Amino acid sequence: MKAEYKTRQQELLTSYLKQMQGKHFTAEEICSHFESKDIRVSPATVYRYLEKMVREGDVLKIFIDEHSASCFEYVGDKGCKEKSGHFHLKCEECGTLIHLDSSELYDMQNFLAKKKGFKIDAPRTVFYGICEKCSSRREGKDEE
Amino acid sequence: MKAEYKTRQQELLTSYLKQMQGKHFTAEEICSHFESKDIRVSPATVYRYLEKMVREGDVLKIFIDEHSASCFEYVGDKGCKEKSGHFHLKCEECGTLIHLDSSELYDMQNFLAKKKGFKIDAPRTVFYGICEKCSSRREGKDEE
DNA sequence: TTGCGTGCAAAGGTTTTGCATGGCA
DNA sequence: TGCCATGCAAAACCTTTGCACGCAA
Repeated sequence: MKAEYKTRQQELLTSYLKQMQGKHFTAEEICSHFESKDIRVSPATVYRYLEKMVREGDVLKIFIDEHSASCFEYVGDKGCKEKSGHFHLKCEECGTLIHLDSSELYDMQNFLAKKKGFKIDAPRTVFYGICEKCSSRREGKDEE
Repeated sequence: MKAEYKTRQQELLTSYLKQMQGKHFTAEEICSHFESKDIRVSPATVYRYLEKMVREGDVLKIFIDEHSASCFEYVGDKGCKEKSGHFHLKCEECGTLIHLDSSELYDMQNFLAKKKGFKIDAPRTVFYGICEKCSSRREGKDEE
């Protein structure tokens, strides 16, 4: 539909995305992935490509914090796109990024939409907090 | 209680924070504020001071996105601290940062805590989306 | 004098941009 | 030939850090 022709880099990047479906990755991780296979793909190219994909809605960009590189996620495949409304939970302790199906938060989204007139961009939104594992680990020790 | 003695810079910064209660500000805004009064306070000092305040829980640090400097918010005063559990809504169109009292989202927090074991750090969490004003402005035009 | 907060400047890391090159139509 | 993607390198931005100075006890 959109792209009839693809350059070598775009093919490489696209196949990488597909194989990373449902996972998170950074721009730098893409570069090293190819570097380890002796293929040079410059950061500029990666960022330019990702920017385009984000614009077209095939890739989500997730901003973590000011010390980490942004995470990306491929949601371009059919069936995957409907699922792309999920939220992310980020554990501030262990750093894990957890998927959260947004259907479970419909009430909240409706509340914000109806009462506050605010339409949430779910995948952009990251909930910070402490995950279950780290919680229980903390309870084991004394809290500080 | 904690600090008996304060340096000139710390007094300046503290009084700035108090007068900015309930508002958001960046480190750079603090610097320019003083610069406009011909008082030099270096970014390093501001960041070091804010970092301390964040550590002590008197200031919230809010990560906006990768293109904006972090926002800070003073919540150190009594009565203010209990309110500090609020969330933030960030409009991706006009950039406004909106306060949202967390009591309205207790259900969601409980849901996440009980079903997912995830304890949200509310003030760290920013909901991205489109605010009411920008929504209606959009509906006026055709959407694109 | 000692200790600590400060300013300055440089470094750090991610992301963007300018420019010249090269491939494909 | 002409267009567009690419690589390289430099820039941009926010934030942190090293170092030397100066003020207060």
